[in-house]
Amino acid sequence: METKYETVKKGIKADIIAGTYQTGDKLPTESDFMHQFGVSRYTIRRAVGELQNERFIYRIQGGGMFVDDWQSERVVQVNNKMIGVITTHIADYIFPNIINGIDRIVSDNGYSILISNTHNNHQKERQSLIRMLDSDVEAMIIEPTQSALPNPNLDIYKKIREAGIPILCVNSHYDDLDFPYIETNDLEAEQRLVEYLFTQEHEKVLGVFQVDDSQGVHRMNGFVQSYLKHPKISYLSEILMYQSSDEMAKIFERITSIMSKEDHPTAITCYNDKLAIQIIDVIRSLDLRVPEDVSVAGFDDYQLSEYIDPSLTTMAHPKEKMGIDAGNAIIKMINKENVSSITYDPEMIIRNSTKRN
Amino acid sequence: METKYETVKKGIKADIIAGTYQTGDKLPTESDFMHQFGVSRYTIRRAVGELQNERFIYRIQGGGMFVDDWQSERVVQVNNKMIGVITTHIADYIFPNIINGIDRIVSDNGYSILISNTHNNHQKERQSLIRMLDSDVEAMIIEPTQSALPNPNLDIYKKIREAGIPILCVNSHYDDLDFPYIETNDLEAEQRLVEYLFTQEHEKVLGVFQVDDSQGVHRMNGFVQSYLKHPKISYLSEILMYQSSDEMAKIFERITSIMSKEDHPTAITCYNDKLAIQIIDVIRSLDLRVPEDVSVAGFDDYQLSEYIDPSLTTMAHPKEKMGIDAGNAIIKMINKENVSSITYDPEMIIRNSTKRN
DNA sequence: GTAAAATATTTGTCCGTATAAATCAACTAT
DNA sequence: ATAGTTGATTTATACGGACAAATATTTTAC
Repeated sequence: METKYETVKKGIKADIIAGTYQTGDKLPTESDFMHQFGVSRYTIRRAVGELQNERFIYRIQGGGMFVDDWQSERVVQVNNKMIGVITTHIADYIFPNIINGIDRIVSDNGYSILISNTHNNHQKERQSLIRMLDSDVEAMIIEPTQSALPNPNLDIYKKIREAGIPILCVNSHYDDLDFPYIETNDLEAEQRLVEYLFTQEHEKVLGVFQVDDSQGVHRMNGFVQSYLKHPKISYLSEILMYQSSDEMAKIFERITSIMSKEDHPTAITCYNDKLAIQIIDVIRSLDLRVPEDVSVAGFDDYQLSEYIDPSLTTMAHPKEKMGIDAGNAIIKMINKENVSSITYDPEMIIRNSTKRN
Repeated sequence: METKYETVKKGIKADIIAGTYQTGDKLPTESDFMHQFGVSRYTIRRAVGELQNERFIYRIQGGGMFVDDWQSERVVQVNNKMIGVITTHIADYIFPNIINGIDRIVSDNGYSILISNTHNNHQKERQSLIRMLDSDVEAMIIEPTQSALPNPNLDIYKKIREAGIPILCVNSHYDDLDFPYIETNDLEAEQRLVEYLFTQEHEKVLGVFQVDDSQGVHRMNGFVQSYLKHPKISYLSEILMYQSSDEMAKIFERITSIMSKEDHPTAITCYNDKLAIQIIDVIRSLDLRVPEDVSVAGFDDYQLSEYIDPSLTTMAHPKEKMGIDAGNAIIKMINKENVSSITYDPEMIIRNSTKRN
């Protein structure tokens, strides 16, 4: 059996929704309702009190009860279709292009992007994840933070999964979480790049890699494996690792000392194009010419890399295409369709920074 | 005077927050509270009823009243604090740095960034604004779209203002809306840059400007006014305007034809560094040297501009600082504090691309 | 000792009444 | 005509009491 105040509440609510009482209309007084429903004042007050909490009516002491603007309120609740995007560094380099690609797709599907930045820090990743959960996003696209290390936020990821919020990883993926991902085959690509340098008769190659994300680690592993395939020269390889938190000036000092030696490497393969451009500047300050004395290769095909002098040899990262694919995939995931992971094989773009003749 | 039920409510709430009653603890019964506060059962029930609505306690008929998990619930309610950021092109150039600066500040204040992209198109700006309104953002930071043209979305801006949502403009501002803004003094900066070129004994300077945003228009106006101050050589000036929708290849063709003439300009001042880097490449393809034959100046001090060869002369755009200032300003605006607009005077950075000797 | 039954406790629903505070409408004095 | 006053209307707060329904505790029966 239904309670009396519930009956009264339903009755009044139905009249509001049906339009009997229109938005802004004055409702009957409490004593009117008392007679109409044949209940005490307490019961009426309890019913209208709850209707007030639900924003169907508002009351003015001495003035009366009025129908609230309940329809527009409803719209607000429905229309917050958001997709969370968590990056390591929003501003860095190729990620703006990826975001741009994501935005093109999801905004066409009526979604907005809620963005957050981890600065490659697990603690900040945790905050970002919690905030996204609280903001009620419908799905998330995540660039893993320090994906080379074990992740301490598995509990949050578990909660997200339990909440039924689909997650897609881009640029990298977490080994202990089976989210679909979109990334490039960095290991194999770096191998091809180093093999190409070998064909250019470079034997002593310096590899410089940022190793706190898995892309950097994969690229470094590719570098190592290329040398392992040529055991006769593998002792000539040289590797320089750094973390994103390191001061770049110190990295450049170490490069300076390596390149100042009599038998310095004849080629450098860099973590990415941005680093390559900076390293070319360092090399020139040592009165060495690029590519005549030292070849330099980058990675990612940064947008200005073909215009600078010398134009950069690099591996083409899909960037915006990756964003578009990620956008399409996340829309599919929201619609409960199956998606499979994508791995791009970057195309090698040979330009002037590795010419040798 | 405070009502009795409010006193009771406050008293119980304070004990919960202070930890006198811990999460999960059983609270005293209604009759206990009646004696404790010396009020009727109605008053107690009204107080605990509201505490239940606020998720501080839950009640079990016949069982008793218990302290709810109010701490975690609180986080949920508070934490959908969002600030909307509307840009023309998310990925372009300096805007990622600005977003990064904004993010640093607002995320420290517990806000997330809801981002949207207008592609410099008024129709898309309209969609973005409506979506931000529906998503219930607390404030907006907006990079004006086609700020050189009259804005057709004034009705939406009016609605936003009526909703009490503060708006801050960055990079530019709308003349017919009196929102506070943070921008650079592009006109004066371009003037200083051109004046510097004049002191380097350039008389025939080509200016290349993207004119569908007001920054480009201001820079062009600065270029024009510099020449107006030197009427004797003003006939030597040459201007090339383009829109962001134009194909760059055609722009470069026009530059090629201008620079292929016998008496071509001896200096080019470009809309921004990115364009400058591309134009340097075009010039070199004409067998002209930079800076020996042609000086080239950029604008914005893009992060790689000091590393390329020749390093670029440019005007230093505050970028990330602009984002940080914008973040601080919008937090102030949310707190109803007054903020005043900021105009930066970019510092001229003279590098090798304009050396002449 | 355990299960069922009886009893007590505690919250939920509902009524009637009283007073306070705010609003509204009619009246009055200027 | 208008400003101020008065009284009626209406919602807000508050008390006390009664019974229902769910839960907790004690007693009883085996």
